[in-house]
Order: sequence, then structure tokens, then C-alpha cells
Amino acid sequence: MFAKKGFSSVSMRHLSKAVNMSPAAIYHYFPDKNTLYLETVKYAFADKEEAFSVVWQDNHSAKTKLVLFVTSLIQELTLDPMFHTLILREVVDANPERMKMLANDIFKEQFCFLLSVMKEIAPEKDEHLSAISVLSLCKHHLEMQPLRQHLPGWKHEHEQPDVLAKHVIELLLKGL
Amino acid sequence: MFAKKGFSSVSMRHLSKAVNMSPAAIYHYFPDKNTLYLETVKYAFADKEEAFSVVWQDNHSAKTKLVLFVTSLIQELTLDPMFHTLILREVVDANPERMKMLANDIFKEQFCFLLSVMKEIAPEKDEHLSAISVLSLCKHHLEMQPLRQHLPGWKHEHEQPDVLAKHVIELLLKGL
DNA sequence: CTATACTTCCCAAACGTTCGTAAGGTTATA
DNA sequence: TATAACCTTACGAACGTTTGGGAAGTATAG
Repeated sequence: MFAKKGFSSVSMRHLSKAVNMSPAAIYHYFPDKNTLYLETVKYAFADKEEAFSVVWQDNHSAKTKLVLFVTSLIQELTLDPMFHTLILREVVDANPERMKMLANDIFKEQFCFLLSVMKEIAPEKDEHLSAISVLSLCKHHLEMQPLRQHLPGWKHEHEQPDVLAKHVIELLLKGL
Repeated sequence: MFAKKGFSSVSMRHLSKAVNMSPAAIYHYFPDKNTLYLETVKYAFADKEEAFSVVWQDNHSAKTKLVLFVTSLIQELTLDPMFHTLILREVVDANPERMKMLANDIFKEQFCFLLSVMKEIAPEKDEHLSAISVLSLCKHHLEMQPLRQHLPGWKHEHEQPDVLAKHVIELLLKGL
């Protein structure tokens, strides 16, 4: 509900109805709405860490790692669009403390792996910018979907994760 | 205010204070909050159309057009971050009618120009996906700024429009 | 030139509703 | 008997919006 409608459009009463409880009952478990939201976000982000553990295995070449990462990321974001929306909302709201928390506690590790792969694939380029570019191409296609589908040249097949992944990988491998 | 805090976090009373009016006075000009918001969005998007008119001039080569477009877009988004946030909020909220309106009335023309350039630069690739990729790389770097600055490898210079533009252009020209 | 009517702009106050949250009580479990 | 889980009820504040009216400006008529 927070992902779909945003923090202030979801009331404690809405939430309580969704879980078949009285509003007051929620306050038995959470001190206030803000804490409830934060724990929701933490929970939503918690299990995503391990989804990429296979990607960074040592026996893979740098290129393979990149291919696997792009494929997995697009897959993950497609399968769980609410997770994706939640990230977006967090970034749009841009609460400095929470940004720091997200960066350090949740994204840092994966990002470091990606950084090292970038360093190997495109040593002459800035690895931070390269890494962000990888994320850009994966995330943005999906995030723009509601707008994109009304723009010229759109086809149904663009929504298929593997078609998108193929396009992104080709672009990246040539470009980097 | 809508860009910064979102529709439902901005009350008519907040707005009225910001323009030194009574809440009721606003209702002299707008029938309700929703219409006010829609006209705000339209207004914010209206003057952006002409910012790119120089880019698509016929005497430029396709590559030059791409370079100019990327530079202008990054420039524009950097100079007017509120505009950028407003787009994001629109996409996150994803009201179907408004998406259609935004796509047809505001983005279509620019996107068509970009499509034709893509067709010329990378004829063997899907032009829709290519065009979106261009937008991705420009937009996402800026949109992720609050998060990015806490991630490893971040440098101050990454925030400079020309540094970012250079990176994006190199990646695109090689990749496409 | 003045008197009158009409319009535009804006305010204070209040409408009914919904918000986050608190207090206090009731039931089920241990 | 004690604690956890949950309820009903209610509080004050904030919400979007409406009402009724006042001040200022403009147009029309005598």
C-alpha cells in the first residue's frame, strides 16, 4: 500500500482494514506510523540482498558477471514491481538519513561487486559512473513503463524481461 | 511544493500561506485541488518543449544531434531539478489518463526526433529501446543523486553536467 | 459628474470529514 | 493471576471545501 499510494495517502485506518484489525491494534505493535513505515521498507528490502549471491561467484568472468547481474536485476524488478516503486518513492522523498541507511545497509555490498566488475571491463572509464549507468538502463526502462507504453515505437515484447536484458547487455558490452 | 513534497502532503492551507492568500481565495481561481495540481503540472511542462528546438536542426548530423540532445537534457534537468522531480512523481503515481496526456501532448514530439536519430545511428537495434536508453542514462544519474552520493566511488565532479554528459555520450556512441 | 449596478478579488469563519494517536476496557492464552 | 492481543470510543488537529460578505475597481445611466 505504501508503494502504491505513498506514505501520506495511506492512513492507519486503511492499513487496519487491510489486516482486519482496529486502528488501535496496530499501535500495539508499532509506536507510530513513521516507525511502521520504516520497518515496512526495511522488511521489503531485506530479502533482496541474497537474490544476487549467485551472480558474483568467482569462477565467472567479469563479462559473465555483468550479464548475470543485468539479467537478475531486470528479472527481480519485473517480478516485484512494488519493491521497485518503493525504492523510487524513497529516492523521490530523499530523506537524507534514510538515503544514508539505504546506501550503507542495503545497496553498498552489491554496488561494490558491480564496481569491481566495471573496473575490470572498462578500466579507462570512471567506475562509479559506469556502475550507475548499468543500474540506469535496467531500472529506468521498467520505471518508465506507464509512460513509455504511450510513446511511439512501443511494442508488447519490450515488456519481456529477456528482450530488455538482451538490449541492455548489448549496449553495455559494446559501450563499455 | 508539489514536486518537493507530493500532492497529498501539500495542503490548500500550505499553498495559501505560500502565496499570501486565504485558502478560499485559491478557490476563486481553481475549482478544486486536483485541477490546481493538473494546471501546475501543465504549466511546469509547457516551456520545456522549446528548450530542445536547436538540437534537431537539419544541418546537424545524427551523431551531433545525439550529442546536443544529451547535453541539453542533462543541462535542463540539472538546472531545474523540481521539474525533474515532478516527472518522477507523475510516473510513480502513474495515473493512466495523465500518462497518456503527458506522452501525447508533451513528450511525443521530442521523442519522435530522438527515435529518428536512433534509427540512423543504430539501424540494427530496436529504436524504441535505444531512445529510452538515452533518456535512462541522462535521467537516472540525476534522479539517483541523493542515494548515489553515499555509495562507494562517488566524487564531487560526478555532479557536474558536462562530466556526466561526456560519460553518457561516450557510452552511447560506442554502445549503439 | 455623480449615482448605481455589477464584477473581481479576497477574507474570516465554519462545514463535515478524516487524520494520527491515546485511554481504558475486554477477551484469549499461558 | 498475569500478560498479550485486540476492541470501542474519543480527542484535537488538519484536511478540502463552502458560505456570505466586504472592499475595490469598472461600466452604465441619469
